[in-house]
This record gives sequence, C-alpha cells and structure tokens, in this order.
Amino acid sequence: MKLLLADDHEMVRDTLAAFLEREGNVTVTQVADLDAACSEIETGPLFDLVLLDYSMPGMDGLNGLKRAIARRDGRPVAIMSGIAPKAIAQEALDLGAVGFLPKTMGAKSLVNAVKFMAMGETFVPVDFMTAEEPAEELNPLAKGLSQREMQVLAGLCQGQSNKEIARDLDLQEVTIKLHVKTLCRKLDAKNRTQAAMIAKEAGLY
Amino acid sequence: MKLLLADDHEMVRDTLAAFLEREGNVTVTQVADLDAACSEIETGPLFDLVLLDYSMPGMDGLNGLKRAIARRDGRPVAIMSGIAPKAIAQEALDLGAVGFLPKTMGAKSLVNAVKFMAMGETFVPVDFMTAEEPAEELNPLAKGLSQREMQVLAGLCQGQSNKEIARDLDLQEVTIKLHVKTLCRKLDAKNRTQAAMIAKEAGLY
DNA sequence: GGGCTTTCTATACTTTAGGATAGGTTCCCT
DNA sequence: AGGGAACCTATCCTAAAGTATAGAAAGCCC
Repeated sequence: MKLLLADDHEMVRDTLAAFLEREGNVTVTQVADLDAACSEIETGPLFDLVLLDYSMPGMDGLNGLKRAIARRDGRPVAIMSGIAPKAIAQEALDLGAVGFLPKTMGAKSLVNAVKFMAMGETFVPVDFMTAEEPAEELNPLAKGLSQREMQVLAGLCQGQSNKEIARDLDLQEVTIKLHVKTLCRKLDAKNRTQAAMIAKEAGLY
Repeated sequence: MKLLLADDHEMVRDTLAAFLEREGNVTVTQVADLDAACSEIETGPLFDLVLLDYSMPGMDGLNGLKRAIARRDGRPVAIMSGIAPKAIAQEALDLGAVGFLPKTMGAKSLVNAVKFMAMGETFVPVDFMTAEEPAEELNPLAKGLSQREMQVLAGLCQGQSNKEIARDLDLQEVTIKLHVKTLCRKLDAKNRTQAAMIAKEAGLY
C-alpha cells in the first residue's frame, strides 16, 4: 500500500517511514509541509492514506486538514500529533479525518492503525479518547475564585475598563473595583494588568 | 555501542530506536521520561550516550539536563528537540551537553551524530547554529516597534506601573506615558492591559 | 544644511484605578 | 434564629493612567 507522510521533523519522518516500510510493507512518500503534501496528492500516485502532522508549516490548526481532505476525493486522510488534546482529535474527525494518532502511541500499533485506516476504517486510540481531561488541574488558579470573580477576570483579560465590565455584567462600577481588588489579592498581582497576565499565563482565556 | 533514548512519544522513540539499531549497529534502551532515564543511568549498563528529548515529562526546561549530567560522571549526554530555538541549544552546550539534535535533521545524519557524540565529540548541526533567527518573523507584532517601545512593552507585560518602568529605564514617567500611548495605537489596544495581552498572545514575553 | 525619525521632556488636564470603610442583601448551614 | 459566605452598593479619598500640545536634542539620509 502507498502512504503519504507529511511531517516537518525529518528525523521523525525518516525513521517512521523506514519502520513502516520494513515492518508494514508500506511504500512511503515523504514531504515536509502541507503545501508539498497538497501538490503530491494532486500530482503523485493514488495514496491509500495521507498522514499529516498537526503542527507543521501550513497546517494553520485544522484548516490544513480541510485543504488536504478537499483534494482527496473522499479518500482517507489522518492526523498525527504529539501535543494536541482530545478536543482537537474530535474536531479533526468531525471535519472528515479518518483517524487521529497521538505520538505517544507505540510504533507497532501505528502499523496496524495505518493499515486499518487505509482500508477505510476510522481509528482513534481508545485510551486517548476516554482519558480524563485535566480540567480543574489545568487551572489551579481558578480554584478559590468565585463565579463573579471569574467573570470579572475575563473582562480584565480583554482589557476592559471597570465601567465596561460593569455594563456587561449589569453591575455598578464600584462593585467591579471590589472584585478587581479581591482578584489581585488572590492572584498575588499588584494591579489589573498583572492579574490579566497571570490568568493568561495559567492558560485561562 | 549502547544508547539510552528518552522521549515521551513512543511512536518517535520506537521508530528512532529501530532505525538506529538497524542502520547504526546501536543497542538502544528506551525510557519515556526523565525520572526513568535517571534511574536507568544509575542502575543500568554503562551507556555510551544518553539522548534526552527537550520537551518530556520531568525535563523542566534544561534543569532535567543538569540532573542527567550530574548522574553521568562526565560521560556524554545530548539533547534532542523539535521546537527549541538556537538559544536553548547554546545553553544546553554551556551546561555540559555534548550535542543538540533538532528533529528537523535527517535520520542518516542522526546515526553519524550519535556515533560522533558517543566518541566524546561535540555535535551541533552547522546549519542550525548559523541559521538566522527568525526574530522579526516570530514576532510580526514586533515590527514597527522601536527598541524603546519594546522595552516599555516588556514592562507592561510584567504589570509594572509607568513609574516603575521609568525608574528601570532611567527615564521620566511622562516619557513612559507617551510610549504607552504609542504602543496602544500601534498594537490597536485601548489600554495598557490590552496591549500586554496582545503582546502575550503574540508570543512575546 | 534641510528634512526626517526617534527619542526625551514639560505642562496641564480629565478619566480611571485602587484603597479604605461601612452597610446592605441573599442563601446556606447548624 | 444566628453565623458565615458570597455578593452588591455607597462615599470619600489618593494615586495612577491616559490625552493633548509643544518644544528640543541626536542621528540619519540626501
């Protein structure tokens, strides 16, 4: 079977291709970015599967996936990533990808997954999709903040003035001032700007 | 020769190991994080080279490199990364790493580099270190900002007041106000907080 | 030199932010 | 019923931020 492998890390690409060709009886064509992948799809042989790295030049989030799928006439395209969370995998599938391969997956499973997807099946590792999202853990900062405070913090992170936040939340400006003061105390910030940066740093907003 | 390969992406690790063992006559021991690497260094065989992924659980920037080097009694440790910039490579070498391998490097060069480093030589791809930093490209936002404005923006992103920034830069407060106003105009922000968030969003600071 | 940009400073003013203190409501828990 | 928590409002005050306008020094290009 024929596979088109697109990844900007040549080291990963080379060794992955070597492994697939040896262990899986797969013919691999390598490219380093999405543009090259697209032109290869259009001018190259009919690939049984196209495997795209999620963080690669030209991908622009999942827009690159759309571009590739559009050029494949319904034939399978899959995404591979080392960092993307579950939500991205779901979104990729919604857009028409036939699979999502986290790079934490073993190489042998990879061979099977590739063959599986080339046959038209959809593949996502079960443990990846069922894994608990570290929701609260991602925001240790959010703990100790009340709902209101979170709303006000959201305003801060948009650079809103107290007056604007008050209008949006239908409160008085003084009230916002109070919340901002409390926020600064809880976040150990000395002013609104620092509070906003801390929230941003922590991955909120 | 014996190599200890530490990378949390099993897919990358498996294929890399397979490639090295086949093409390079290298015996590879695999681990998935720094803790495992450290205990393997202490209890396992004497590895000719230890190769650590830069973004792997336990690494904590380059602190993990220090830990590993401390356990190697002067024997070679190298860093591998897909994303780290030139500055990190330099820092790693300063800390005592014998090499830095970007994942954009080809697999064949990798085999040579690994053997090279195992012999005690230092290896960094020439094109990687001599490559121009995409300074302006990384920060499309930084274009149009003068040096002073960048300095002031740095202050904003730390939540400093105009007075503090003025003190740090040895300028008058009014001057900072002017720069802040200019910054807000150029960044299309309506106040300092928004300017700071925009800078943060763009990856600056 | 003349024009240009970048930078710094100054004065004067309005608006916003931040702090302190006090009093109020609701709702939940014991 | 009382205590506490989260929330809202008020008044008063100071400090900081932001706006406007104007002048000046330093460097660069032509």
